[in-house]
Amino acid sequence: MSHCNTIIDTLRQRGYRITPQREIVVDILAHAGRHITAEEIFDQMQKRIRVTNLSTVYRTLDVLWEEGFACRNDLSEGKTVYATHQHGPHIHLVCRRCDAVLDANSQVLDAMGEEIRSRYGFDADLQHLSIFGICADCSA
Amino acid sequence: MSHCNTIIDTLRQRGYRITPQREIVVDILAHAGRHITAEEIFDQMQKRIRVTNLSTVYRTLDVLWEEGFACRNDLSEGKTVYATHQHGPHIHLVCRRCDAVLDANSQVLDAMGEEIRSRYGFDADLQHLSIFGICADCSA
DNA sequence: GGTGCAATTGCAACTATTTGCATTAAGGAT
DNA sequence: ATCCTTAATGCAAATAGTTGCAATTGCACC
Repeated sequence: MSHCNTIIDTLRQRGYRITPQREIVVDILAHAGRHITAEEIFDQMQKRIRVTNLSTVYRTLDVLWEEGFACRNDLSEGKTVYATHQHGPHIHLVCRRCDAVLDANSQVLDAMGEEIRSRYGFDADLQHLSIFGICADCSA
Repeated sequence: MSHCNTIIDTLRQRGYRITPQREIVVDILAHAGRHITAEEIFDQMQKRIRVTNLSTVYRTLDVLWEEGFACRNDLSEGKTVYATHQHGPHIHLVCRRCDAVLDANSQVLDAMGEEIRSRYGFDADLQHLSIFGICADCSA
């Protein structure tokens, strides 16, 4: 079963209604394989369904984010980007000066997630963390 | 010397021009002692200066953020909040379900910052990290 | 297969933030 | 103190994202 069927089925089990619009958004997001904006999803969506609306895209992305199927990232480029967790866990190191985005892994992340869980009972989503700072080039 | 004089002087040294508007924004932000929105800063600012503009506030906050004097946080409440680092380092644990924000400290943060610096040469700003997830109440 | 009700949609209006551009003014040189 | 350069401002228009509401439609129940 594909990743997007899993998402759709789980949403249905949780009491959400599955509309064609939602299926299309999930499909586009799950197959994007990269970070994508709401606008891009809307553009692709319009090729598949006659009448639809940007706010439906935003609302669906909200649901996916609340339910833990998508991550949203403000990479400080003026737009928010979204991805499914399929895209793989990593940290975005976003430079405040040049806006460059460096993808990183951190072995410390798991330890931090565990610490947060044990101390605060908070289930942190560390799949796509954005961390701001100054990149090597800019601090040189 | 107060914190906001330090900021102003450093900005001047770095080649920024110090306008009354900038001084006021820095002063309000440095003395807020909490997270504050651009709109709140603008409201307070209007009590001190006749003619001014919201976009000036946004532009000044951008500079302060780029130069490392302020942090910006999207707490997913529809507005972005700002603070100086004076406010003290901590993590915001933001619940995706109920939007509750829990402030936390993490001993693991320093280790992570060090790891990121040594592996990627990236100077991460971990003073005010926002981490999304599900809070203890909502996961119960 | 038909019915009912509440969730979801499309639309339009609204809020938050950014940007282009003409004007103003900071601050280094004189 | 005045001049000059160019960064910063104010304004208005644009862009990103949200929200209220009437119309539509999924889907649970018969």
